[in-house]
Amino acid sequence: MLKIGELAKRAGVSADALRLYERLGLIKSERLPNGYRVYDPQIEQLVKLIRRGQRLGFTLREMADIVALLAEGDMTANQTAKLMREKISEIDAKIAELEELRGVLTSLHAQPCPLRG
Amino acid sequence: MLKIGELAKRAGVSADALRLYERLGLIKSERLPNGYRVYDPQIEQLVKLIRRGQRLGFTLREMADIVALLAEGDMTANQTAKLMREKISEIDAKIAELEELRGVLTSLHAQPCPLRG
DNA sequence: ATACCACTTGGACTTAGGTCCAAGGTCAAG
DNA sequence: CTTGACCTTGGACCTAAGTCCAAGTGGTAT
Repeated sequence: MLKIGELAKRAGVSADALRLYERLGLIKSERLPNGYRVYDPQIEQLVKLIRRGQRLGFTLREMADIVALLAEGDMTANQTAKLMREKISEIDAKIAELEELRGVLTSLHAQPCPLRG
Repeated sequence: MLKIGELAKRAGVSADALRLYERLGLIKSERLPNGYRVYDPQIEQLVKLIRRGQRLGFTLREMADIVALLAEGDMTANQTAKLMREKISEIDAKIAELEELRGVLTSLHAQPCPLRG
């Protein structure tokens, strides 16, 4: 069990950010008798996942959905599986768009420019 | 040459957003004698490119770099080619991260959860 | 006891990327 | 010559995702 400063350091985010993620329901903490937050070391991976999602254009609210899916035990339950498939589709769409964007750039590498001006 | 409302409609953004993009140097306009902005119809594609980039987690400042690359005539010039390669690397990194994220989700589809709790 | 560092809360402030609004100019139609 | 749609600028406001700060508590080292 880590205190907030230690988790912040390991996960590469600020303690303030961790408290914010908690208020938004993305992560949970327990409390020591003195009120200090403590975290399961696994939470580090969860926080890194949240950051990864953010860098890819997902909002914290969207990542909250994904985190909820991961916390759900019963992945085969209808509701859960449906949301899961939706999120995977969103990811696939983003991959496709990135590949398109990549294509736009590479096709111009060493070629005259159509958007000049 | 389109006026701002027409471009906004075609590109699927607000006129306010177009004025903002202009202030940030992402797009340019000419002016009619009465002061109205007018745009080359090609700008529609540029605006759509900007939006695509944003959805994928690039900031407007980052998209400004990419837009500048596209406006550069000489893609083979050393500086330009270097920045271009950098941007393509960034895109590749994002694609890789998305695929990882996708893997995390799919591997849990119909499996017990390691981040339960 | 004193210093010092990590932690708590609440609230103010910041940046990005907008939206909304007021006050006014332009122009075509009736 | 007024009405209506569209344009201009400037400034206020908004949400997301934080950061920063003040005032106070906890725990440890000297």
